[in-house]
Amino acid sequence: MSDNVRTFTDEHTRRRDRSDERTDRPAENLRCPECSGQLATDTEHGETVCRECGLVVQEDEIDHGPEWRAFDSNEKDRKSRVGAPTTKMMHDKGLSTNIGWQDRDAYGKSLSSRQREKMQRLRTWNERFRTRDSKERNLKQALGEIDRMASALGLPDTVRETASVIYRRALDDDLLPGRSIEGVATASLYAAARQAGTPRSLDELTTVSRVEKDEIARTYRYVARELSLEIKPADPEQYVPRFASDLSLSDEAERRARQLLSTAKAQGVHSGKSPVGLAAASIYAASLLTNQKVTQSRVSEVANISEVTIRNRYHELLDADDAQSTI
DNA sequence: ATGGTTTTTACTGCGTC
DNA sequence: GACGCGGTAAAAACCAT
Repeated sequence: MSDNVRTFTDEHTRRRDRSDERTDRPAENLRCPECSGQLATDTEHGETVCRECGLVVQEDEIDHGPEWRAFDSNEKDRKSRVGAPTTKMMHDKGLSTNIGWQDRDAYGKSLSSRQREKMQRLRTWNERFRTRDSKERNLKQALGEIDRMASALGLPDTVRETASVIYRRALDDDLLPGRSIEGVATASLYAAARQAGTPRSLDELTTVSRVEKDEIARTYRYVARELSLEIKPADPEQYVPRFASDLSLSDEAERRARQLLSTAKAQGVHSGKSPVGLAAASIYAASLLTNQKVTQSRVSEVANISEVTIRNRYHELLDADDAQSTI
């Protein structure tokens, strides 16, 4: 605060040579404390100076203006470096031209048939250029698929972005030949979801993908190895929030489920067991412990795990919990 | 391909509402 | 009697070798 408003009372009495040509802008309603001359803001140096006596009234302001100058709007367009944000979710990062499908001009009036023909030709060529080579077309299709699957699984945009990046890398490293676009796209999404800590099981991926589970798993292993993606084995706790909300359980139950899982982990009961199964069992156990009982069959539905597995796991979880508390 | 482990399927018995 | 649950045996799936 005080740094920034060292103005009138401060000791600093730096003055500037008045003949010094500056890019001054008159500062509204401000007068020099010494000579009452008009003050001006120098956006280049970030100073406020008096036009009469050259007293530097304030310095180190933040310059909010662009660092270039433009003399007409044409030049402004050329020099300006801002524009629409880019996104990796579109194959051309959202930078290409799109020609609207409606045969209307900028005022909304419909075009003459001659104009319509012309626009149609433009559209055709624009489309051809946009998806020029096979890689671009490949990418376009894959990203569309990723987008579709991600929304079907309710995955956030960040995951889609990650999946897109992974797919791009796979494409750049020539991992595609011999593998289907669909398969690699699905594998990328699977990897991205796990990386983001919001994993979806292979079964869930299978329901929205056009490829078989085996292929997804195979492709995923291959891609993960080739790109050396660092993905830890899925943590059961990551499934807990989703299951809990699907069953509309309280936060209390969710916490309890987490706690059960962590004590189980501490005792090493979990190794080798399927993470989804453990998560499902912890949810079921927590629902009992917090008097919000849900049936095993309901849990097995939302978790896609057999009731038998839930039974087996939740006994182990409770045993582990007992052992922990009696120590 | 193989063997060991985990999960699933199918079925049965028990208690409760 | 339908439902939820526990348990079992055998089949299937999975994983590392």
